[in-house]
Amino acid sequence: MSKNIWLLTEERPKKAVIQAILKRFCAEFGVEYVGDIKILPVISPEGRFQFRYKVIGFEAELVKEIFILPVSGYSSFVDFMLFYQDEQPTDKDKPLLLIEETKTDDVESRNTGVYQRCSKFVFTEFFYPNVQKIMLYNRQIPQKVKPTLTYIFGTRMLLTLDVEIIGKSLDPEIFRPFSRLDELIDLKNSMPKPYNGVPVRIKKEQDKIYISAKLEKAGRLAHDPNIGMVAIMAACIRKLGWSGEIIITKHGLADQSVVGNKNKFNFIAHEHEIELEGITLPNVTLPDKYWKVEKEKEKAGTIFVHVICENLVDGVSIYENHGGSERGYFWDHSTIPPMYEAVKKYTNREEYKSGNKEAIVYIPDLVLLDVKRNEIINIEGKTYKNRLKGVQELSNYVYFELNYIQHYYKDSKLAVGLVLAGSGNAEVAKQIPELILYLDDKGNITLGDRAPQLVKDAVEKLSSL
DNA sequence: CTGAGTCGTCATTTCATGGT
DNA sequence: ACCATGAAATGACGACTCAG
Repeated sequence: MSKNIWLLTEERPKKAVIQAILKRFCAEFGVEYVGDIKILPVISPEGRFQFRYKVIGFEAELVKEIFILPVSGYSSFVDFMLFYQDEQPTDKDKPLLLIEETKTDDVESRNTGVYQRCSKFVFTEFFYPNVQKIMLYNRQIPQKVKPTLTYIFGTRMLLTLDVEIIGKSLDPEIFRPFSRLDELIDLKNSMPKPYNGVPVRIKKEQDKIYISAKLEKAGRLAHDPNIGMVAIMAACIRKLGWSGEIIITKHGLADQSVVGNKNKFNFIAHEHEIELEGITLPNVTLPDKYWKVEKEKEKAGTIFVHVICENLVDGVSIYENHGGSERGYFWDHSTIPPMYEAVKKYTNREEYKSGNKEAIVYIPDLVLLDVKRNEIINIEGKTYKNRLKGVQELSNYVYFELNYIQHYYKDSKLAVGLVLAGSGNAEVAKQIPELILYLDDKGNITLGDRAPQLVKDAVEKLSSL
């Protein structure tokens, strides 16, 4: 047996994470994982990017080729879906693995470390029932030795839904699925009450279960950790056989108007029949599709540049922020091993808090180091549509350049420019003096006249792939 | 086309206070 | 004084949607 692997993701394909997933895939078939990998774009004979990447360097009889397919979800989307089949997946196909990744450990945050991502697994179950689900802890720090009750409770709920935990070692005596509803209720209710906030408590009556949990954030139904927590509690309660009512109390939501319509919680509440005390939830139906192939978003461009510069030429990423939510580190590669520093959010925190929104640190989307030429390339990513906004933003990075780039790379040259993506006119894009590269929705690649040599070299090499 | 509001994402930091 | 812990607050930012 030998098929292709397709990895669908909204994120930049990171080598370490891809390797962890391939390792897990191998375990599924009892095979040893071997190989150091490279990630390359797939280019047509006419030189167009095919909106998929190819992983090379992985040798196993099970696998013909490994492709990474950039996608976007219509609502709550897991970090990776793995399909094991020859044809490019469509929404009719069923994945082999669903993978959610996090860096947060128990010691950094109790609730966001375990609850915040739970809604993903509950949500995907509606689209892909009984597919193997995986929580991948991609920790940067050592695992906390003694787990907190919050972590134990959350993880046992994940195990109850057959989610597999990798990247952490778990004592099987403590971390086991709940087998009875009362076991789950008793554990939560036995936890010490917090010194502030709404204590989460479960009260079971004849045909009603009440869960107290705050769901309001900034006046709306948007309290992420608790949305995840309530979602998985309800899913577990249903799985353990409860068919009575589940009612959320002390949620802090004023009235229906703040509940919204297409909120992911509404879908979950609808499927698992969760009620909010004093509020009638909208009657929603799930989106009919879970994902689509992505060719238009701004990160299509920056990810493409990132991948080709790291895998085809001597480029190294020293800062990345594709999409804006992940933790941003600035890397100093002049030391061995390289050191990183978390980039500050404000030039002056007090000033920002007291209303001066200028006191923020403007950050670029991607910063590359051309090792051979000792040149830094500071990149802002934008859609073609927003290209002019992008040009304006290039002048915002003075603080970042001064305090990070030039601080750590004193003797390096600095280039600044724009990477565009999405449908548009290549001739118009080429007129922009700051243009480094433009990747349109057909996969055409246009280099800016003043693009740094690193990017030019990388594009040059594409023709030989 | 523009701008305001909504939504999803994810990590970091803070709060309040009992225990050591 | 400091640590641990359940829970909340903060906040950046792109993608959408919708009114005007």
